[in-house]
Amino acid sequence: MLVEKNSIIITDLSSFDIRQILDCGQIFRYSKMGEGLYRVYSSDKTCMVEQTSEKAVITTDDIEYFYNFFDLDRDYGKIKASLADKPFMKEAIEYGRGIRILNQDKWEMLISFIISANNHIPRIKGIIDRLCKSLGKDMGEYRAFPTAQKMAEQDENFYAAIGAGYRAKYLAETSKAVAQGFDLDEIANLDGMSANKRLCTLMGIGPKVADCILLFAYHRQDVFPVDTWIKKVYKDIVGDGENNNLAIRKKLIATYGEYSGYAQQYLFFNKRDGK
DNA sequence: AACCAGGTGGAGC
DNA sequence: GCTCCACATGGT
Repeated sequence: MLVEKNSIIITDLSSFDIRQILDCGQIFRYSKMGEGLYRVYSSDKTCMVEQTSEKAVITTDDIEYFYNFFDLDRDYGKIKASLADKPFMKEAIEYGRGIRILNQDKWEMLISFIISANNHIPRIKGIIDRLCKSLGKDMGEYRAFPTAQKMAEQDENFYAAIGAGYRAKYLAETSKAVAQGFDLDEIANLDGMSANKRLCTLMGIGPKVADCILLFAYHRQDVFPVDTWIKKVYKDIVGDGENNNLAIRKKLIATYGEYSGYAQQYLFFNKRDGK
């Protein structure tokens, strides 16, 4: 890996595939500009990523931010080796070998995953895009993700108008709570259970959405977001009649251990993108 | 054209 | 503490 003033060049591609990283359901703000060429947005920042069979090049004004964003200090080889002998993992890791779990903005993940509930990924992207276009700071070539203060100024009707459906109320309420002082940074100091519970006090956030936020913004690894896709996987792997999400979560964490968060992402991608 | 989606809130027990 | 159901919308 080579870090320059305005670019990062990655030559070991054994755990870096930009298509997989972006399409594995953890991020909603990016666009494909060409073959192996993507523009990515996070908070009020942006970068370009171009990947060929030989290298991936990240180009941006904020190297420090995107170095951390793409989780470039972490040894994914070690994680994959540790998970390899667990049920269903060999196939899933092989399919999603280039996945990395991004370090995303807390507020952006909070709002994005409220929108994600009972919703299709293509439509989630559309709602978030309209949200940024209407409330995000004008950065010239693009719009930033709107701040909590800006979002708190809008009422439920506004969010309904951009297509949020019945989640409109959740967005209005939770934006107000955060703008009025609900501390997202403090969550990082709590243990897993407490952090999940704390997030669940916000309207529109339940156990699954909380797990997604903890995984994608706080990089908590001892979580296991259970959605419809993971339930399908669970049926394939275990096949007992279990239908309770929290019970499934508990069993899956017991199975996959300290790297549950990564395991979940490989399994999700393999199920949803693979077949 | 139905079905379904990275589920949650709320009512009722 | 559980289970059951309504919920807005539009992509496939």
